[in-house]
Amino acid sequence: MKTTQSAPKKDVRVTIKTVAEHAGVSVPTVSKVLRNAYGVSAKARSRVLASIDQLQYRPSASARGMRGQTYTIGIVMPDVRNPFFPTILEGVEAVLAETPYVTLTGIVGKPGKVVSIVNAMLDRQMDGIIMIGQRLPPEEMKLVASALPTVIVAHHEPDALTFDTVNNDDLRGGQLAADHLLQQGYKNPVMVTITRQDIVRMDVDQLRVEGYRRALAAAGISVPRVVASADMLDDVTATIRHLLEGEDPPDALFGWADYYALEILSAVRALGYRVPEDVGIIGYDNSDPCSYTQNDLTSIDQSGQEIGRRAAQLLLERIGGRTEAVHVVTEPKVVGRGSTGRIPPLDEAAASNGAEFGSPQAI
Amino acid sequence: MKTTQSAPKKDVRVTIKTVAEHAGVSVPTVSKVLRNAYGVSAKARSRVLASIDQLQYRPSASARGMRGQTYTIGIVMPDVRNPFFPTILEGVEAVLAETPYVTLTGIVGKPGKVVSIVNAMLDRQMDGIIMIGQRLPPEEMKLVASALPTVIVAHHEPDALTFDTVNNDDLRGGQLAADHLLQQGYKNPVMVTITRQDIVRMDVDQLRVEGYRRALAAAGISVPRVVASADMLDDVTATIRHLLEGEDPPDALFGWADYYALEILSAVRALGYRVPEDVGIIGYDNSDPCSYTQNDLTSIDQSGQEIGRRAAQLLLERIGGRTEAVHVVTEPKVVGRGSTGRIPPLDEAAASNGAEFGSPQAI
DNA sequence: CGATATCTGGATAACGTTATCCAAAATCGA
DNA sequence: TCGATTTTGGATAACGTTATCCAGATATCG
Repeated sequence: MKTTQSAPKKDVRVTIKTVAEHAGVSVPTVSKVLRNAYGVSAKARSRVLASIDQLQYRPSASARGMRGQTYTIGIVMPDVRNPFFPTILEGVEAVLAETPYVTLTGIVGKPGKVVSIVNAMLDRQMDGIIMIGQRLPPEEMKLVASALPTVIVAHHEPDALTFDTVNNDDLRGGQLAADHLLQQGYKNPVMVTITRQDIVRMDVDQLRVEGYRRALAAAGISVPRVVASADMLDDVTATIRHLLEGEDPPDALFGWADYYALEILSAVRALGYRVPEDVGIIGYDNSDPCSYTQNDLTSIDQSGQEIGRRAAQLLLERIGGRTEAVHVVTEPKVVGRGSTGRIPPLDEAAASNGAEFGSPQAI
Repeated sequence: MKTTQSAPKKDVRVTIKTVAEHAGVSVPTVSKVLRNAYGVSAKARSRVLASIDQLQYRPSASARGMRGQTYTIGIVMPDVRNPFFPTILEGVEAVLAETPYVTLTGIVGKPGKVVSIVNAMLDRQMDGIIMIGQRLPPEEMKLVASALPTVIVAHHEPDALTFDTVNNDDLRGGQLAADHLLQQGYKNPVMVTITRQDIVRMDVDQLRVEGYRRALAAAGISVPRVVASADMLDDVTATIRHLLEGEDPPDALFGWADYYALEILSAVRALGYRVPEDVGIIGYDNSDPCSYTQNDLTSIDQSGQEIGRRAAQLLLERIGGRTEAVHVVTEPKVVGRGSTGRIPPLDEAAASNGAEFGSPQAI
């Protein structure tokens, strides 16, 4: 046994070296065990594992990062206020739970911070990135995706070669929303979407607008109306007031996302209009608050869980070596609730669970 | 000028060495500039900074982690659904924006994952941790706090020596809620709090309960009622149904937190009761959704922004070397809205902004 | 049974940064 | 002007891990 003089170990930090000495093997051998690498006998492996367990050893991600992987996946989230995002995260975690990977989330408060967050993730040698509803300018994006495996959620770019995307079929979702409103008897809907400084043509909101427009045009409404507003309650309220008290007031409103539709709902009620009798409202995402009685919001479901799972799977595949791009699109569906019900089904059992509608019409 | 033979640089990666060569100085000198360390002339410094800028150099956090700091602060968040947390994060970011520190958030989905997230942060050599509404078992906590600077938000432990805490005065907040309900004419309130497997005596929910109990007892209500329920809509609804359809139904409900009170609101309305006429509802946190017309929820404000700022400041101080513990407590206040208004002030200007009430009574 | 292939374990050299020194240069004080 | 002090810049040695070898041991095959 190779017992060194046992110098006065000044620090108690357990490193791979401590483990190696304890197990009576070399440092590289322990490393191989840690990485499930080839070249260790079952006997040696179990001895090492025992030592690791006994010494409570945990490898340093910093040191690992200098040569190999950090087993860290970065998630970039635009904000924490959108109630749809948690569901995506759940899906991601469900897949990653079985793996040695850990996720750390960068929360983009102010727009423009995306770059610095992504850079921070690069600096920290993360093994991959999942970006939710965010995209960098094309040049930066290319740089990032070439630097590490990247999956983007909620941004359509089916021709992208260097990264994967996972999306709901937002064009179709927009159509479903429009068709549902018409089907419920509304004649004069307006879609309310978000104003953004960094409009990217293929972002989800744009596609929902496009789907909405096509469906209404197909139904004979020549000039489908769409307005934009910042996503703060005050701005939304001002916009809605302008619409409802202006000329040709709409009888239905389509909010581009749930958290947004909830603000619309607030504004409509604040102005004294009844939902759904005076104004019908439909959102997008079918997030948790939709089913609260006070909201009772019809919405387009896009299964965040599945989107999250697919994103995580794709990222693992990329980390595993895949280089061809994969672009996943999931199917949306309408979940009807009181906000488009004309007669509010407050006392029906269906109220809290929502009722599914079939797809009214293909493109 | 010390120009090496310029070997076929096989990789384009810009390291501290590249910068040093480019600026014509040694590697340690560049390092000093990066850390604002003593021992570099203004001239050398500016030359190095120019090179950094020109080469677009970014230091590797992994390499840094092996010797010095990683300039990374870990935030541990219980979940992303509570609308109060984003406000805390805003406060934290506001302080950290001026510094070289980056925050990465670990989102604890399932309870019990806290340990693995904190471990992941330790493994990644983070410089400090802010834990929100979470705490490890005392032994683990001691270990973590001795390993790196730690600040805990939303957990009271004024005697803790190894970490700082930032809290609202939840005892007082509980009293304010109770007093407000009485003041509005409600006679028979019930507090609805959350069931937890890991009840810690000094956690915020417990203190709110205690404050609520004391205030009611002081007002002559001998046995203040408190019930607990899991924080899922279905469970809350069942609990509320049980209360309102049972013996001695309450005329007011105090939800331990806003996101919870919103579920209570949903349940109460689903059962056909009017708010605030039949049942008054008050929450805690004064988060964004409170001001939505459909919620119009009275709540106890605890200024998440300030809590976040203080937490970040304390952590920076600890990273800077402070070792004595500091425990900050902020003052709560009532923000009255329609849900406890008896007459819902839907058309008043006060509806969306809420009206502040003075502190009804000291302890 | 000898030659060859496979398996196992370790020696060695990075990875990119910072901490700790130390020597030379510049500044200061009398 | 000369020694004493301060400032500056760099040489050197880590930090904890993994990748790339290579040699010895073991298994396989004709």
